[in-house]
Amino acid sequence: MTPDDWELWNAWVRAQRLLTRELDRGLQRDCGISKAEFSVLVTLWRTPGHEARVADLVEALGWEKSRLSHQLTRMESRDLVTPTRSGPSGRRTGISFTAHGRSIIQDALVIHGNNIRRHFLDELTPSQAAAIRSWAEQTIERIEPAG
Amino acid sequence: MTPDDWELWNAWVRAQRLLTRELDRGLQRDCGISKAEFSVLVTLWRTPGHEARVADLVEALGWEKSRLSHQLTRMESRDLVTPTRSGPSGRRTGISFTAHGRSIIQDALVIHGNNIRRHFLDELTPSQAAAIRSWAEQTIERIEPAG
DNA sequence: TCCCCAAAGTTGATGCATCAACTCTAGGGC
DNA sequence: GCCCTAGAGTTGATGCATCAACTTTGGGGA
Repeated sequence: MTPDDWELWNAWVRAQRLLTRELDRGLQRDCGISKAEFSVLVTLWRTPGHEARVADLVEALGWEKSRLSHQLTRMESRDLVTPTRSGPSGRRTGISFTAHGRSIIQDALVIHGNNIRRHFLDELTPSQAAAIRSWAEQTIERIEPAG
Repeated sequence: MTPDDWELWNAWVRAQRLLTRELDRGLQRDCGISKAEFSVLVTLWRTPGHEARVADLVEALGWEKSRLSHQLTRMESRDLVTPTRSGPSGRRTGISFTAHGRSIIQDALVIHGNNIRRHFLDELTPSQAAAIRSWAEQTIERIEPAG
Protein backbone atom coordinates (compact mmCIF):
# COMPACT_ATOMS: atom_id res chain seq x y z
CA MET A 1 0.00 0.00 0.00
CA THR A 2 1.32 3.38 -0.94
CA PRO A 3 1.34 6.11 1.70
CA ASP A 4 -1.41 7.73 -0.27
CA ASP A 5 -3.55 4.61 -0.14
CA TRP A 6 -2.90 4.34 3.54
CA GLU A 7 -3.95 7.91 4.10
CA LEU A 8 -7.20 7.42 2.27
CA TRP A 9 -7.99 4.28 4.20
CA ASN A 10 -7.13 5.89 7.48
CA ALA A 11 -9.20 8.97 6.76
CA TRP A 12 -12.15 6.82 5.78
CA VAL A 13 -11.97 4.74 8.95
CA ARG A 14 -11.64 7.75 11.17
CA ALA A 15 -14.39 9.77 9.51
CA GLN A 16 -16.72 6.84 9.62
CA ARG A 17 -16.10 6.29 13.30
CA LEU A 18 -16.42 9.98 14.21
CA LEU A 19 -19.68 10.24 12.34
CA THR A 20 -21.27 7.16 13.86
CA ARG A 21 -20.10 8.13 17.31
CA GLU A 22 -21.52 11.60 16.91
CA LEU A 23 -24.85 10.30 15.74
CA ASP A 24 -25.04 7.66 18.43
CA ARG A 25 -24.39 10.26 21.08
CA GLY A 26 -27.06 12.51 19.65
CA LEU A 27 -29.55 9.70 19.62
CA GLN A 28 -28.76 8.84 23.20
CA ARG A 29 -28.91 12.45 24.30
CA ASP A 30 -31.99 13.51 22.38
CA CYS A 31 -34.04 10.32 22.33
CA GLY A 32 -32.60 8.09 25.02
CA ILE A 33 -31.92 5.13 22.75
CA SER A 34 -28.92 3.61 21.00
CA LYS A 35 -28.30 3.25 17.31
CA ALA A 36 -29.01 -0.47 17.52
CA GLU A 37 -32.30 0.19 19.24
CA PHE A 38 -33.19 2.78 16.63
CA SER A 39 -32.46 0.30 13.86
CA VAL A 40 -34.77 -2.27 15.33
CA LEU A 41 -37.54 0.20 16.07
CA VAL A 42 -37.44 1.83 12.66
CA THR A 43 -37.50 -1.53 10.95
CA LEU A 44 -40.49 -2.58 12.95
CA TRP A 45 -42.10 0.77 12.18
CA ARG A 46 -41.73 0.09 8.49
CA THR A 47 -43.31 -3.33 8.53
CA PRO A 48 -47.03 -3.41 7.73
CA GLY A 49 -49.06 -3.75 10.90
CA HIS A 50 -46.02 -2.88 13.03
CA GLU A 51 -45.64 -6.52 13.88
CA ALA A 52 -42.98 -8.95 12.73
CA ARG A 53 -41.40 -12.29 13.43
CA VAL A 54 -37.79 -12.38 14.52
CA ALA A 55 -36.71 -13.83 11.19
CA ASP A 56 -38.43 -11.00 9.32
CA LEU A 57 -36.47 -8.46 11.27
CA VAL A 58 -33.28 -10.41 10.72
CA GLU A 59 -33.93 -10.34 7.01
CA ALA A 60 -34.82 -6.66 6.86
CA LEU A 61 -31.95 -5.57 9.07
CA GLY A 62 -29.33 -7.85 7.57
CA TRP A 63 -28.27 -8.87 11.07
CA GLU A 64 -27.36 -12.24 12.44
CA LYS A 65 -30.16 -13.83 14.34
CA SER A 66 -28.20 -14.17 17.55
CA ARG A 67 -27.42 -10.48 17.47
CA LEU A 68 -31.08 -9.65 17.17
CA SER A 69 -32.06 -12.10 19.85
CA HIS A 70 -29.71 -10.50 22.35
CA GLN A 71 -30.85 -7.06 21.26
CA LEU A 72 -34.51 -7.94 21.72
CA THR A 73 -33.80 -9.22 25.20
CA ARG A 74 -32.31 -5.88 26.13
CA MET A 75 -35.04 -3.90 24.44
CA GLU A 76 -37.71 -5.90 26.14
CA SER A 77 -36.21 -5.12 29.51
CA ARG A 78 -36.24 -1.44 28.55
CA ASP A 79 -39.87 -1.58 27.63
CA LEU A 80 -39.38 -0.71 23.98
CA VAL A 81 -40.84 -3.80 22.38
CA THR A 82 -42.96 -6.63 23.57
CA PRO A 83 -43.01 -10.16 22.21
CA THR A 84 -45.75 -12.65 21.78
CA ARG A 85 -44.33 -15.77 23.31
CA SER A 86 -45.53 -19.23 22.55
CA GLY A 87 -44.84 -22.86 23.18
CA PRO A 88 -43.49 -24.40 26.36
CA SER A 89 -40.08 -22.88 25.69
CA GLY A 90 -41.65 -19.45 25.53
CA ARG A 91 -39.73 -18.24 22.53
CA ARG A 92 -40.68 -15.07 20.74
CA THR A 93 -42.99 -15.55 17.81
CA GLY A 94 -44.08 -11.97 17.20
CA ILE A 95 -42.54 -8.62 18.03
CA SER A 96 -44.46 -5.40 18.43
CA PHE A 97 -44.09 -2.00 20.04
CA THR A 98 -44.91 -1.11 23.56
CA ALA A 99 -46.67 2.24 23.94
CA HIS A 100 -43.38 3.63 25.10
CA GLY A 101 -41.49 2.18 22.14
CA ARG A 102 -43.99 3.60 19.68
CA SER A 103 -43.75 7.02 21.20
CA ILE A 104 -39.96 6.91 21.18
CA ILE A 105 -39.66 5.90 17.56
CA GLN A 106 -42.08 8.57 16.42
CA ASP A 107 -39.94 11.23 18.03
CA ALA A 108 -36.70 9.62 16.97
CA LEU A 109 -37.68 9.47 13.33
CA VAL A 110 -37.84 13.24 13.29
CA ILE A 111 -35.00 14.08 15.62
CA HIS A 112 -32.53 11.51 14.45
CA GLY A 113 -33.49 12.16 10.87
CA ASN A 114 -32.53 15.76 11.39
CA ASN A 115 -29.24 14.73 12.91
CA ILE A 116 -28.47 12.47 9.98
CA ARG A 117 -29.27 15.26 7.60
CA ARG A 118 -27.19 17.74 9.50
CA HIS A 119 -24.14 15.54 9.99
CA PHE A 120 -24.20 13.62 6.76
CA LEU A 121 -26.61 14.41 3.97
CA ASP A 122 -26.36 18.17 4.06
CA GLU A 123 -22.59 18.02 4.08
CA LEU A 124 -22.42 16.11 0.81
CA THR A 125 -22.02 17.83 -2.50
CA PRO A 126 -24.16 16.21 -5.18
CA SER A 127 -21.16 14.51 -6.71
CA GLN A 128 -20.00 13.20 -3.33
CA ALA A 129 -23.48 11.87 -2.68
CA ALA A 130 -23.54 10.13 -6.03
CA ALA A 131 -20.11 8.61 -5.49
CA ILE A 132 -20.91 7.39 -2.01
CA ARG A 133 -24.19 5.96 -3.12
CA SER A 134 -22.66 4.06 -5.99
CA TRP A 135 -19.81 2.82 -3.84
CA ALA A 136 -22.21 1.63 -1.15
CA GLU A 137 -24.42 -0.15 -3.62
CA GLN A 138 -21.62 -1.93 -5.35
CA THR A 139 -20.06 -2.91 -2.03
CA ILE A 140 -23.30 -4.40 -0.77
CA GLU A 141 -23.78 -6.27 -4.01
CA ARG A 142 -20.24 -7.60 -3.93
CA ILE A 143 -20.13 -8.78 -0.33
CA GLU A 144 -23.71 -9.79 0.22
CA PRO A 145 -25.20 -10.47 -3.20
CA ALA A 146 -28.97 -10.93 -3.27
CA GLY A 147 -29.71 -10.41 0.37
CA MET B 1 -35.96 12.79 5.28
CA THR B 2 -37.06 11.79 1.82
CA PRO B 3 -37.15 8.12 0.94
CA ASP B 4 -34.20 8.80 -1.29
CA ASP B 5 -32.22 10.29 1.57
CA TRP B 6 -33.14 7.36 3.70
CA GLU B 7 -31.99 4.93 1.08
CA LEU B 8 -28.64 6.60 0.75
CA TRP B 9 -28.12 6.63 4.47
CA ASN B 10 -29.16 3.02 4.80
CA ALA B 11 -26.91 1.89 1.99
CA TRP B 12 -24.01 3.75 3.50
CA VAL B 13 -24.49 2.21 6.92
CA ARG B 14 -24.87 -1.26 5.55
CA ALA B 15 -21.91 -1.05 3.17
CA GLN B 16 -19.73 0.33 5.88
CA ARG B 17 -20.65 -2.48 8.23
CA LEU B 18 -20.23 -5.21 5.64
CA LEU B 19 -16.82 -3.93 4.68
CA THR B 20 -15.49 -3.62 8.19
CA ARG B 21 -16.87 -7.01 9.13
CA GLU B 22 -15.28 -8.60 6.10
CA LEU B 23 -11.92 -7.04 6.83
CA ASP B 24 -12.07 -7.92 10.50
CA ARG B 25 -12.78 -11.53 9.66
CA GLY B 26 -9.92 -11.62 7.21
CA LEU B 27 -7.55 -10.19 9.76
CA GLN B 28 -8.65 -12.72 12.32
CA ARG B 29 -8.42 -15.60 9.87
CA ASP B 30 -5.14 -14.65 8.19
CA CYS B 31 -3.24 -13.00 11.01
CA GLY B 32 -4.98 -14.02 14.22
CA ILE B 33 -5.61 -10.50 15.45
CA SER B 34 -8.53 -8.09 15.58
CA LYS B 35 -8.90 -4.75 13.89
CA ALA B 36 -8.37 -2.98 17.20
CA GLU B 37 -5.18 -4.91 17.80
CA PHE B 38 -4.01 -4.12 14.30
CA SER B 39 -4.62 -0.42 14.87
CA VAL B 40 -2.53 -0.38 18.00
CA LEU B 41 0.27 -2.45 16.51
CA VAL B 42 0.49 -0.42 13.32
CA THR B 43 0.51 2.82 15.27
CA LEU B 44 3.32 1.55 17.43
CA TRP B 45 5.13 0.36 14.33
CA ARG B 46 5.00 3.85 12.91
CA THR B 47 6.43 5.57 15.94
CA PRO B 48 10.17 6.15 15.86
CA GLY B 49 11.93 3.59 18.01
CA HIS B 50 8.80 1.44 18.16
CA GLU B 51 8.19 2.68 21.65
CA ALA B 52 5.53 5.05 22.90
CA ARG B 53 3.75 6.30 25.97
CA VAL B 54 0.06 5.57 26.35
CA ALA B 55 -0.83 9.19 25.73
CA ASP B 56 1.16 9.22 22.49
CA LEU B 57 -0.83 6.28 21.20
CA VAL B 58 -4.06 7.91 22.32
CA GLU B 59 -3.12 10.97 20.34
CA ALA B 60 -2.06 9.10 17.22
CA LEU B 61 -5.04 6.77 17.25
CA GLY B 62 -7.62 9.36 18.19
CA TRP B 63 -9.00 6.99 20.82
CA GLU B 64 -10.15 7.67 24.33
CA LYS B 65 -7.59 6.80 26.89
CA SER B 66 -9.79 4.36 28.71
CA ARG B 67 -10.39 2.47 25.51
CA LEU B 68 -6.69 2.15 24.92
CA SER B 69 -6.03 1.16 28.50
CA HIS B 70 -8.48 -1.72 28.27
CA GLN B 71 -7.11 -2.69 24.89
CA LEU B 72 -3.54 -2.75 26.16
CA THR B 73 -4.58 -4.99 29.02
CA ARG B 74 -5.98 -7.50 26.58
CA MET B 75 -3.02 -7.24 24.21
CA GLU B 76 -0.59 -7.70 27.02
CA SER B 77 -2.30 -10.91 28.03
CA ARG B 78 -2.04 -12.07 24.42
CA ASP B 79 1.66 -11.36 24.34
CA LEU B 80 1.45 -8.71 21.62
CA VAL B 81 2.90 -5.77 23.50
CA THR B 82 4.82 -5.33 26.68
CA PRO B 83 4.80 -2.31 28.95
CA THR B 84 7.46 -0.72 31.02
CA ARG B 85 5.80 -0.27 34.35
CA SER B 86 6.90 2.14 36.99
CA GLY B 87 6.00 3.55 40.34
CA PRO B 88 4.38 1.70 43.21
CA SER B 89 1.08 1.63 41.33
CA GLY B 90 2.79 -0.14 38.45
CA ARG B 91 1.17 1.87 35.72
CA ARG B 92 2.38 1.63 32.14
CA THR B 93 4.87 4.30 31.16
CA GLY B 94 6.15 2.85 27.89
CA ILE B 95 4.72 0.42 25.41
CA SER B 96 6.74 -1.72 23.03
CA PHE B 97 6.41 -4.88 20.98
CA THR B 98 7.00 -8.36 22.15
CA ALA B 99 8.87 -10.53 19.65
CA HIS B 100 5.55 -12.12 18.84
CA GLY B 101 3.84 -8.77 18.35
CA ARG B 102 6.56 -7.55 16.05
CA SER B 103 6.37 -10.65 13.94
CA ILE B 104 2.59 -10.43 13.74
CA ILE B 105 2.51 -6.82 12.64
CA GLN B 106 5.13 -7.37 9.97
CA ASP B 107 3.00 -10.06 8.40
CA ALA B 108 -0.23 -8.20 8.95
CA LEU B 109 1.00 -5.08 7.23
CA VAL B 110 1.34 -7.06 4.03
CA ILE B 111 -1.63 -9.37 4.35
CA HIS B 112 -4.12 -6.90 5.72
CA GLY B 113 -2.85 -4.27 3.32
CA ASN B 114 -3.71 -6.60 0.49
CA ASN B 115 -7.15 -7.21 1.93
CA ILE B 116 -7.80 -3.50 2.21
CA ARG B 117 -6.71 -3.01 -1.34
CA ARG B 118 -8.80 -5.86 -2.59
CA HIS B 119 -11.98 -4.99 -0.70
CA PHE B 120 -11.78 -1.22 -0.80
CA LEU B 121 -9.13 0.62 -2.77
CA ASP B 122 -9.22 -1.47 -5.91
CA GLU B 123 -12.99 -1.26 -6.05
CA LEU B 124 -13.01 2.52 -6.19
CA THR B 125 -13.12 4.41 -9.41
CA PRO B 126 -10.86 7.47 -9.33
CA SER B 127 -13.80 9.77 -8.91
CA GLN B 128 -15.25 7.67 -6.10
CA ALA B 129 -11.88 7.70 -4.40
CA ALA B 130 -11.66 11.45 -4.70
CA ALA B 131 -15.17 11.95 -3.38
CA ILE B 132 -14.67 9.65 -0.43
CA ARG B 133 -11.37 11.22 0.42
CA SER B 134 -12.75 14.71 0.37
CA TRP B 135 -15.80 13.69 2.35
CA ALA B 136 -13.65 11.95 4.96
CA GLU B 137 -11.34 14.91 5.31
CA GLN B 138 -14.09 17.44 5.70
CA THR B 139 -15.91 15.23 8.16
CA ILE B 140 -12.84 14.81 10.33
CA GLU B 141 -12.20 18.51 10.21
CA ARG B 142 -15.77 19.32 11.12
CA ILE B 143 -16.21 16.92 14.02
CA GLU B 144 -12.73 16.86 15.43
CA PRO B 145 -11.01 20.04 14.31
CA ALA B 146 -7.27 20.19 14.91
CA GLY B 147 -6.65 16.78 16.36
C1' DT C 1 -48.04 -42.57 12.09
C1' DC C 2 -43.65 -41.69 13.09
C1' DC C 3 -39.23 -39.97 12.17
C1' DC C 4 -36.16 -36.77 10.61
C1' DC C 5 -34.52 -32.55 9.21
C1' DA C 6 -34.29 -27.82 8.31
C1' DA C 7 -35.59 -23.53 9.98
C1' DA C 8 -36.32 -20.55 14.03
C1' DG C 9 -34.83 -18.92 18.08
C1' DT C 10 -31.79 -18.95 22.27
C1' DT C 11 -27.69 -19.06 25.10
C1' DG C 12 -22.96 -18.37 26.82
C1' DA C 13 -18.63 -16.67 26.04
C1' DT C 14 -15.51 -13.30 24.46
C1' DG C 15 -13.94 -9.05 22.75
C1' DC C 16 -14.79 -4.15 21.46
C1' DA C 17 -16.57 0.72 22.72
C1' DT C 18 -18.00 4.15 25.87
C1' DC C 19 -18.96 6.61 30.20
C1' DA C 20 -18.09 8.07 34.77
C1' DA C 21 -15.36 7.96 38.56
C1' DC C 22 -11.25 7.09 40.52
C1' DT C 23 -5.88 7.14 41.74
C1' DC C 24 -1.39 8.34 40.98
C1' DT C 25 2.27 11.51 39.54
C1' DA C 26 5.02 15.32 38.32
C1' DG C 27 5.93 20.03 38.33
C1' DG C 28 4.96 24.95 39.53
C1' DG C 29 3.99 28.61 42.87
C1' DC C 30 4.37 29.89 47.48
C1' DG D 1 10.18 22.06 51.41
C1' DC D 2 5.09 21.77 50.78
C1' DC D 3 0.81 21.95 48.69
C1' DC D 4 -2.11 21.76 44.76
C1' DT D 5 -3.62 20.95 40.56
C1' DA D 6 -3.60 19.26 35.77
C1' DG D 7 -2.57 15.48 33.27
C1' DA D 8 -1.73 10.46 32.88
C1' DG D 9 -3.42 6.10 33.50
C1' DT D 10 -6.77 2.74 35.54
C1' DT D 11 -11.07 0.58 36.81
C1' DG D 12 -15.88 -1.07 36.77
C1' DA D 13 -20.06 -1.12 34.60
C1' DT D 14 -22.89 -1.50 30.68
C1' DG D 15 -24.15 -2.23 26.03
C1' DC D 16 -23.00 -3.76 21.27
C1' DA D 17 -21.14 -7.49 17.96
C1' DT D 18 -19.80 -12.01 16.83
C1' DC D 19 -19.04 -17.01 17.12
C1' DA D 20 -20.24 -21.63 18.22
C1' DA D 21 -23.24 -24.69 20.11
C1' DC D 22 -27.54 -25.69 21.54
C1' DT D 23 -33.00 -26.51 21.78
C1' DT D 24 -37.41 -26.24 19.97
C1' DT D 25 -40.78 -26.46 16.31
C1' DG D 26 -43.22 -27.57 12.28
C1' DG D 27 -43.63 -30.14 8.12
C1' DG D 28 -42.76 -33.75 4.57
C1' DG D 29 -41.88 -38.32 3.24
C1' DA D 30 -41.17 -43.48 4.39
